[in-house]
Amino acid sequence: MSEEEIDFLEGLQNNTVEVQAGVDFVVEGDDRKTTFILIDGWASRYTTLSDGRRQILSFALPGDILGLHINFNAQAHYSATAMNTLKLAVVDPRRILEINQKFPILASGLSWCTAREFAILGDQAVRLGRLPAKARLAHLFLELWHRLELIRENNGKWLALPMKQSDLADTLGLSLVHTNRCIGDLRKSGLITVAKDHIKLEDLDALIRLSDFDPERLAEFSI
Amino acid sequence: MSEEEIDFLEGLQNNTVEVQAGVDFVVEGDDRKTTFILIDGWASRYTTLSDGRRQILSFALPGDILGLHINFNAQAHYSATAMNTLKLAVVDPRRILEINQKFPILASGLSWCTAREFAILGDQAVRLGRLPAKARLAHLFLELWHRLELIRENNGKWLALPMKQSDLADTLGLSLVHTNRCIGDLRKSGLITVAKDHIKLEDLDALIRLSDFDPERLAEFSI
DNA sequence: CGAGGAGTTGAAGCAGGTCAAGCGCTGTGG
DNA sequence: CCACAGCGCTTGACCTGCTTCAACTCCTCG
Repeated sequence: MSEEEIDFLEGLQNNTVEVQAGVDFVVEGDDRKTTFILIDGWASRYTTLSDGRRQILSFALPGDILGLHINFNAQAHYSATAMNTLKLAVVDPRRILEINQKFPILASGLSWCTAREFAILGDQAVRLGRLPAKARLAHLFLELWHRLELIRENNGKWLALPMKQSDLADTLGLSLVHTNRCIGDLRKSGLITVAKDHIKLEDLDALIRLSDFDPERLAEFSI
Repeated sequence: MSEEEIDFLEGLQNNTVEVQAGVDFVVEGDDRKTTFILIDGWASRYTTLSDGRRQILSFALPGDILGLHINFNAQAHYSATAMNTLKLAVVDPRRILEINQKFPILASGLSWCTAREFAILGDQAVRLGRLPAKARLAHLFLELWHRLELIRENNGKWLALPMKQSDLADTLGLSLVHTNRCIGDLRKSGLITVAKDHIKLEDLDALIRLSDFDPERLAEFSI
C-alpha cells in the first residue's frame, strides 16, 4: 500500500460513532445510504417477515464492513442491530466508489471482504438447509470461534457470545425452546461449557465431526 | 459507457464454450481459477456435505456471472453444474481485476451484480430458516419467475424449471418425498399447474401471500 | 419487594423425514 | 419390435425432530 492509500484508509475511520446494545442502526427499507466499518463490538444483520418473525443472516465482528454495496440498492435490504456496545466508523458510500476508481489495491481489499462475506453467507445457507439443530449450533459456534481467531480476538477455547438464546434461534431457524434444549444437550454431553455470555468449546474435534464444519474454508481468509 | 469499455466487455465473451446438462464445470476444492459468464441456460451452485448430501445455494440464469470473486479464494468454495445445455463465456479472472482497475463504469456494473447476488442469497437464507415447506417452494418459484422477467426471458405465467424434484429438494433443504407432496398440494389447491419442465403460476397474489415474497426486493435490480 | 426479561422444563401435536413399493416413461440391446 | 433396465415421479405407512403452549425459576433492576 502506498502512503496515500494508508492515509485514505485511515481517513475513512475518522468519523466514528458509538451505538448502544440493542439499537438498530440500519433498518430494512431505509433509503439513507451509509456504509459502516465495525471497529469494535458485534452486530447482527437480519430481515423481518410480515408476521414479525426474524431471520438473522449473519454476524458482523470487528473489522467487518456493513453496507459495502449499498450504492446499488435504493434501500437497505436488511436491518442491522448492535449486540453489545459498538464503535462504528460512518462512511459515505460514495467513498467506496472512490476507492474502486482511485485505489486499486484498496479495491482488491474490498473484493476480498466481499468474497469472505459470500463464503460466510453460503455456510449459513448450508446450516439452515442441511444440518439438524444441534449441528447448526455447533457449526455456528465453530464459525464464530474461527472468525475471532482470524482477527486475534479469540481467547483459548472460550467463545464470547454477546447474544440471547432467542438470537441464536433466529439465526439458526429454530424455535427458542428447541434451541435451549439443544444447548443443554451439548452441555450434558460435555462438548461445551456454558457461562454468562460465553461458552467454552471443550472438544473441537467432536464439534467439527458433529457439524461437518470445514475449518479450511475460513482459514483462507486469514490476514 | 465509452467505446473502449463496450469493446472490452464484448471481448470478455469471445471465448465461449458449450456445457452439456448435468456436467459439473466447477468442482468444490478446485484450484483452477476461472470466471464464467452465463450466456445461455441455467446453472446451479452447490456444496456437498461429507455424507454426500447436497445444498444448492443459488441458481445462475443467463447474464449471471459465476466466480466473480474467485481471485480471492485459493480454491472454489462450491461446485457448479449445468441444469440444461449451457453457453458459457470463459473469462480469466485477472480480467476482472483489470476491470476494477481500468474501467470504473464496468466495475460499478460488477458491484451491482454482487449486490444482486447478495440479495438473492439472503432471500435463500430466509426461505431455509423461516418458511415452511410449501412457502419455500412458492417463494423460490416467485424468485425465479421475477428474475426471468428482469432478463426478459419470461413467458406469461409460465415458469421454466429445467430441474428434477430432487434439485428442488436440495435447494429448499427438504426431502425429495416431502417436496413432491408439497408440489402436489400446491397443484391441488390450484395455485400452480405442472407440466414437463415447466409450471404455471396460476395465482400470483396467493403465492405471494403464502410465501411472504417481496417482489420489490428484486425489482430494484431491473436493467 | 415486585415486575419483567432470560432461561428452563414438561406435555402434546404436527411438519417433515425415512423406508418401501409401485408407476410410467425413455432409451437400449437382443 | 419387444423386453427389460433405469430414472424420475408418486403414494402409503410409520416415525421423530421440532414447534407450540404453558408454567415455573432465577436474576436484575427500579
